[in-house]
Amino acid sequence: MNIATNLILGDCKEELKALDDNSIDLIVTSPPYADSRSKTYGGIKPDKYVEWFLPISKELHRVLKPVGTFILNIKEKVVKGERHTYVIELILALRKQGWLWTEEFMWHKKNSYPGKWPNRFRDSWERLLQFNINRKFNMYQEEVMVPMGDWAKGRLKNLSETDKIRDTSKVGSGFGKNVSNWLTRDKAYPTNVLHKATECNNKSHSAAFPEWLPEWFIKLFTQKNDWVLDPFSGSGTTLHVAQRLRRNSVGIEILPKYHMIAKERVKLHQRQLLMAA
Amino acid sequence: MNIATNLILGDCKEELKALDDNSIDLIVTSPPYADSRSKTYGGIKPDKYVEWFLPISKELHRVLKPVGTFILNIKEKVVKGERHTYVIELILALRKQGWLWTEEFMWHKKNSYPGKWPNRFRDSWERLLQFNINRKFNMYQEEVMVPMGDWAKGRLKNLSETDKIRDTSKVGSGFGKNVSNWLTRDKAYPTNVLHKATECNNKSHSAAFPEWLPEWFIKLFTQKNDWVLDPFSGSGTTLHVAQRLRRNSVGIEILPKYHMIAKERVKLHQRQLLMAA
DNA sequence: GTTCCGCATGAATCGATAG
DNA sequence: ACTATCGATTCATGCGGAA
Repeated sequence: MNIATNLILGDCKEELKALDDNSIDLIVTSPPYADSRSKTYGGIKPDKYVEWFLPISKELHRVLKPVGTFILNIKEKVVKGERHTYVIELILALRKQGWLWTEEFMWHKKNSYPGKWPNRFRDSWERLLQFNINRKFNMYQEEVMVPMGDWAKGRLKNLSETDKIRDTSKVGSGFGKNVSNWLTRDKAYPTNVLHKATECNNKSHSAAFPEWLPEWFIKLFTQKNDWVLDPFSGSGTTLHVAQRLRRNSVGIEILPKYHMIAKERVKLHQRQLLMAA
Repeated sequence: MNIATNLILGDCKEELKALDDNSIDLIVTSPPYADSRSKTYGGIKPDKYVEWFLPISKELHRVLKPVGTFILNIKEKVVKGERHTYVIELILALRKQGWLWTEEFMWHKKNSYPGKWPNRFRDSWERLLQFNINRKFNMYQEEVMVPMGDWAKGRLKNLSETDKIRDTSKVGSGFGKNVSNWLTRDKAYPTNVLHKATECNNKSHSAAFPEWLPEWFIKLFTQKNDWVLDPFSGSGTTLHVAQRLRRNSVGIEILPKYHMIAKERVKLHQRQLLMAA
């Protein structure tokens, strides 16, 4: 089956209107943060952020299937020595709009920006907010299982015999039995913390959105031939990954420069597929 | 100088009134989460959590010095498949009450028990919210520096033996100065993510509040002989650590059972000090 | 071919300086 | 007063040239 990878040049607030209702399985995106990228996105003021985002999320709600998921990568900036509240206000506003705030994953960044300040440490994490339309949504947990390695060594080996016995009796037959099951396995389910690095390429453009990020969520929330949407696709990282994983995808980007880069990436991949065939 | 470690049995909403204005340097606490400890605090319903907390935080604001800090360890529970919003609503409400939301530290839990749910992974992090009264507050960053990893390794590796010898002779006073410089460089400032384990090693009750947690913040935000307050002191972990670090402390606990445990810990420590003297 | 080292570079933050 | 710009700052990462 052919995989579609559609790139649209324009403002997602408008371009989303062309997409069908209930047509997308996963939305994963990293919108411009407040006040950043001011030259390209017009620099949304923190106080106006929620107001700016809501019309867009309304369209996202419309195009997402009831069993679909919306992943939002975002982090509030510091304003006058305080964390600004626009992100948590956005969560409340999205719930009012009909979204369920299912989970908040955390991206623990291995390599955070350097610097030293008198009253603050380096910011080393970002939010990965999960929203859904329905309490029942598609999730394929086995697809993101991780090698047991360190985790098993660190945790389970430290379980003393008394611990095992105590916990076993506490839960009846459940827990102790499970522990022995875990010990024999070589893969474990991950947690809601993603401890990974940003990609800092020397290349032409910066990749604040590393490939592992959309990849993890695409595997977790979609199957092959499903549809993935990134309304702020930038240089097309999400689409590139979707294409590689055999998912259909739609990307919208307002800046011609990034749009062109994304198009090149898609074309390159298609040519590679032809060569291989 | 003598260190005071005062334990009060009662509801902190009432007992806090007995404390003086501007008398506390650091508040660090882990309040009962919504719906938990239902027998002791009447099981605060998630929807009533903010309403319940505000009268207490008002007193906390009164007793805290303008240069002091308030650390709140909390995490929202899942209700009907969603993360409940009482924590982020609490942040907004505390700001309205006059608190500055300076920072959100993240406790990334190294170990959490295995488990599996159909639509959610193991929850592996908690919020450590930092509130202040003033943009200028006391912070002693050097006290929580951590051993440096790759950076120090790289730098030290670059020092050849001849370099070391040359520099030493240049300074003229033996090893001293140069080595100590490198030793201080051996430590780095931490980030706003605390990647640490829960304490599951010991004792009667499961310690949801591990000792390293108050210890880290006590070192970071107070000096010796300062005053530390924990309005939900439980079995007295915060006070125990404060006592060990030579800080004065006040703890309030509503449940006689925990109050007694805390008292015993304090007494034990005092006896140990006497023996040592 | 390898491994190793140098170096540029970030969704950062503060405070000072300038309009 | 309020905003815009700029320099300095205790990092991990991947690339490219050197050995």
